[in-house]
Amino acid sequence: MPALSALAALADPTRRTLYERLRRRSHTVGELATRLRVSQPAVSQHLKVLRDARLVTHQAEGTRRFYRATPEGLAELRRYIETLWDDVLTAYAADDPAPPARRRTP
Amino acid sequence: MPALSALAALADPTRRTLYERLRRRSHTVGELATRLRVSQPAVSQHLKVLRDARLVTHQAEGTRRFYRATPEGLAELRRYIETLWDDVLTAYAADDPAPPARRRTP
DNA sequence: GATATCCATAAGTGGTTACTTATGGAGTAA
DNA sequence: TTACTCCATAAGTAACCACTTATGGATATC
Repeated sequence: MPALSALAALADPTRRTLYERLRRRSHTVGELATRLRVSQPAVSQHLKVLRDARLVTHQAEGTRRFYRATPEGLAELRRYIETLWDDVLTAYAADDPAPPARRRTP
Repeated sequence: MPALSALAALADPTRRTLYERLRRRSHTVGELATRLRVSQPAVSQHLKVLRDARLVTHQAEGTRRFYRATPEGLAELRRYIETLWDDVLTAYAADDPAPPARRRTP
């Protein structure tokens, strides 16, 4: 199984909010920090986690850094979920609600 | 946006391992505990989180409880990821690598 | 009955982590 | 240069969480 750091990255509500803001267009760190109820360093730290999970990339322009979502990390997560989904659906379709009546080993 | 407790539930490596074991067929708590390197109470606690996220259900049979994956929680997570994916791809196709040259407000 | 198995919950603990404030480097404008 | 903006990093802290052991209820077996 892949590293799936994207899963842990998106599990945090604040980071998920950040990512959702970045999924359509780019934002600077300052823009993100003023809208969220956390400090600028907190935003920078979250963005680093999102970067490490390859969910976002950034681009410097002067002193500002424009962050935006990138498909890489999300594609990996999407493939993983899809694999699970196929397996679960298949097993569910087989539908063995009564498990094999294994008794405990004496 | 939905609650997405499934995201947090699957973010933990141990819980992910548990879920991956349950995605094809049912297992008792004891079976899971003996294979994983954690105690039985730890497994029970993890299963509760997976249950609350509607990723698994259980079925009592005597003193044993058979756990198995259920599509509900995963379907919700899958829809969420798919929404993100569409948005990211669309924005990425639009491809505005050079952000609008906004200058700082004086 | 007595005893053993299976499991959930309670309670406690160490490690992680999401925050804070403080600080400084890099770039811009006067 | 000086002064200002933007941002990343350092350091510290409080809250959370994934684990542990202890325990007891429910069921099965003797």
